[in-house]
Amino acid sequence: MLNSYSSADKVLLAVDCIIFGFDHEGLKILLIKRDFEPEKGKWSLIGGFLKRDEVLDNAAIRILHTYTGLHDIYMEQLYAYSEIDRDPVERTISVSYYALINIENHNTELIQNYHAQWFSITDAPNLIFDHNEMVDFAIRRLRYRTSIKPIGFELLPEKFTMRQLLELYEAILSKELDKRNFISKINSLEILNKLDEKDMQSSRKGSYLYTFNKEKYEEKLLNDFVLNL
Amino acid sequence: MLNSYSSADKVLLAVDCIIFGFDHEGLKILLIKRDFEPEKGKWSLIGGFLKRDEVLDNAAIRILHTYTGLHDIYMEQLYAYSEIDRDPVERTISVSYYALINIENHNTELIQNYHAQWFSITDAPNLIFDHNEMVDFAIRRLRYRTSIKPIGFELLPEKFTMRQLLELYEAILSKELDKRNFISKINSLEILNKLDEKDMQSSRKGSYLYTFNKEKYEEKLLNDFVLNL
DNA sequence: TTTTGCAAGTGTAAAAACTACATTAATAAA
DNA sequence: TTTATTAATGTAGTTTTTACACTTGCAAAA
Repeated sequence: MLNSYSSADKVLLAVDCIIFGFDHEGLKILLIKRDFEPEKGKWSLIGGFLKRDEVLDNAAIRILHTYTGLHDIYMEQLYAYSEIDRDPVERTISVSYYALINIENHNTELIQNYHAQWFSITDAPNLIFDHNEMVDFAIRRLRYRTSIKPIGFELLPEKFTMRQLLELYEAILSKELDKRNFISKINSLEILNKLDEKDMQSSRKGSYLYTFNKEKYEEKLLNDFVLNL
Repeated sequence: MLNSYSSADKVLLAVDCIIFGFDHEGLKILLIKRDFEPEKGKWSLIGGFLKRDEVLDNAAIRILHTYTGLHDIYMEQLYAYSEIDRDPVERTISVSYYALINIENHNTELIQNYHAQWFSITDAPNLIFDHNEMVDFAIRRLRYRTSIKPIGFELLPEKFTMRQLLELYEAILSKELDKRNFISKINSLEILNKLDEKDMQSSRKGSYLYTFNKEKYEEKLLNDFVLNL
């Protein structure tokens, strides 16, 4: 019966996290070599089970923290996966989340202990269960997000060059962008502070470093816009 | 432990459906007067519990069918709600879905038996639990969907006038649209068949009836576009 | 100290998209 | 046949977007 709580079936509820990072090589995801059955030794998203007294958002935060040591990370719920046999051991529904993290900030020791590893999104291994599908979904969502909210604060080091920002957008959208048009579009958002300092790694002339203007960035996060790149 | 299935907590998993319909009065949702405790007699979304051998999509389809008699309806998963006490009886996570239906097609008797009723989205009663939040989310998603996929096939009668289509978009986006610009933008999608037939209800001149070109409509459903109305 | 090489930085003109808007057309009812 | 009512239709002005190439500043090498 629809109105009967007592006769309804209970299920395991899991959370799986697609953790995005960005470095000079491009956009990456953090994967883990699974150390228990089933599928022991295969690559997988990091995940865990929801606890009785925990909301999904907090489960995702807890799991991320367990594997990376990070707090206060941007996460967003994506989708609930419920195929009957998606997990062969027991009926498990999994809710996916994605996180954006600065690849330099996480606890390296911790991720080594868990046999976790960063993989380029263009070059990631096959994953267990329906995790490939989850990653595809997350990439699509990340692309969409990029067109309505600013991005980068979570993924770039504090100081970065225009080129780095450009390359981040190119990696996410997986297409080349015109440098001049990109710069003027980004500038029109008014979320960047141009520093006097230059980064001299990349060229002899050196390129100006920028930081995000946190206040304006967060204001823009609240109010969606349309950004055609 | 993260890797232990046996010690993980199981929970009830519910599905709640935001069922959208459209008629001459505007955009509506189908609500039900709850006939069991808790919150008996209050208005609620249509919902039910996931069964052990059922995927979420099918649970949503089953629930929609139970209350409306309809099959083959466009539905889309939205979001998982997991606040600890969202359902006071027992820990229940609910996954929301939305459906688009032609308001004239459902089984009227059936919805009467269930004390279900259509409410204008601008004028709906307060709902139990977190169902108001679910409805808000669904409306936002419907608006977004409208900007990247064609809409109307699911919500309008087979033959409809341009004005009806315009009013549907206005109701969804909750803003006035310029008639001429709207028509040329819609026509540029090339998803409509203009019939020779006219609808004479609305005026002395009569207005042409259209149908959706199902093939092209479905082709557009697969490949997103950007439609600025 | 001069020259060389390298990526950074910068502006504009043409094309496309979008907006605002008012008159004529077709028909039924009086 | 006149009147009343809503449907149908096109364009000019503005804004946005796109495509594109040369100069600058610096460090390293000659």
